[in-house]
Amino acid sequence: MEKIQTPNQSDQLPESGTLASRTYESIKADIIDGTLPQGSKIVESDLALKYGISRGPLREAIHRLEQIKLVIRVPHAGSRVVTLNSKMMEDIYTARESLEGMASRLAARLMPDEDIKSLHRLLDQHEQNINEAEGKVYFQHEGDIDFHFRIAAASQNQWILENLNGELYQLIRMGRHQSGRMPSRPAAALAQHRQIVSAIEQRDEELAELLMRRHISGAWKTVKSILEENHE
Amino acid sequence: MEKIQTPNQSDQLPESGTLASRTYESIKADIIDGTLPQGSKIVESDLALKYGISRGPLREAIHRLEQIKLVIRVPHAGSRVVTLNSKMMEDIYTARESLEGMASRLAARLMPDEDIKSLHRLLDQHEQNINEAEGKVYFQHEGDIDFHFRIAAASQNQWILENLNGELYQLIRMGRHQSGRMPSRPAAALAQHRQIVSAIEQRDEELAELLMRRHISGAWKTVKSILEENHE
DNA sequence: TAGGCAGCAATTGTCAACAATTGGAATAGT
DNA sequence: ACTATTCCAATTGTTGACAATTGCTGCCTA
Repeated sequence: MEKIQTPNQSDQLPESGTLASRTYESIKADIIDGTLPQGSKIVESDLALKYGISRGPLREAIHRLEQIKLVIRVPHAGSRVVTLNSKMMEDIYTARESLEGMASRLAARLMPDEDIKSLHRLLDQHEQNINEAEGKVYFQHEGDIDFHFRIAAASQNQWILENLNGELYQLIRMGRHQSGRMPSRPAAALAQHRQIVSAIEQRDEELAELLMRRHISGAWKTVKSILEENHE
Repeated sequence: MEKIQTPNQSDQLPESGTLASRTYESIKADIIDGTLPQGSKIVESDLALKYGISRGPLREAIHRLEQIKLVIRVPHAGSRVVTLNSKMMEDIYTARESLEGMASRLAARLMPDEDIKSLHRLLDQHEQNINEAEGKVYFQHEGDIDFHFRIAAASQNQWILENLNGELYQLIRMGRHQSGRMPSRPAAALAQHRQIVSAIEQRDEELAELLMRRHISGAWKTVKSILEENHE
């Protein structure tokens, strides 16, 4: 399978950086893919032993995980992996709708033509993946996040980019991984993506924002129904 | 002067909590009011000595300050107080416009009638303060933030509330404190606030969002012009 | 048996010493 | 005088021991 040019978008767990950084990335990955289950208690000394480091850097890693809301910590009592409930997911999708809508508007204003062309090519690849049906859902989701990431980056708004990429997308990834099934009609999503790019291409800020908000709002409705049927 | 019922909205620096927490609040206050100037280098051992604690909790405090973007840290090199430039402030105001617009929409949907009444009373107090002209600009600004805080809280969206209150408002406070002058025509702002509450009262989500976005967008234009004339 | 109190084990918070890295000062070479 | 290099001091990263807090266990009492 052809490797998609996905430039290490902030997810890296290499041998470089401080111990705290690497451990942070490791634990983050473990939480997102469920190796550390939701709601499980996190004991500093245990994890320190498990990762072969001392409690100092490990504590720093946990604090950072707390900031991106993957971990909940109560002073003197300990920390647990967050448990995603429906309300929290709704909050996240709503915030995302707001921020990505704005990002889309800004992208329509600021994205260079060259990057728009590149976006088109990305969507072409996604279309191939869907048709071949061989791109497993996993890649479809990474592709989806890649698309949204590019819009966020094109906004040239650092705050929005960091919060989407650093926090919201992680929680959404986690939600998808854990709720088992995840492919929410990729063909429909692709069509909407194309609409959005088209609006950006025409520099129609209003429309770009509107379409993105509708797209995400729709995604939430799908996720919500999945959550509900999973829970009954 | 009558004390306004402003319920300790998350700004507390008491004698309670862990050392790291208290130190975090102290340093945060020092940064916001300029005691620690923008761009100044932060040396862990110095600050630890100054606050009479060891480097452990102090490091935790700094990490937390980094997360809310009051401090910039580069591994192995050290940390500095952030320097607010125009681009960063624009990013912040844009993100704020997006999130508070959404919060306003949600408030129109969800805010209890009783709370709306309370909001009216708050604005009445603000009006008094303005007329008496005795409410110094300081209180006007705290009042302004209080208003926006209540809208955010009324959204019942935890993510939006935390990000506005924990991060964006702090940076805006900092910007105001440091740029010296700050009163941006409080009467006009009050009128807009009343419009927004009115839209919320009528449960007009669309209008509530629109007005809030216009309000914040206008505020940014004012701030921007102040920044520009300050810098020349 | 239910409720509360005391003491204890487990866990987090804090500290001070040690290791590793960086940026710059002093030095040498052209 | 200017640039490159080597070394050193200052600073951050990491560690393991110690202190403080929690909440549980088991006993006591009504």
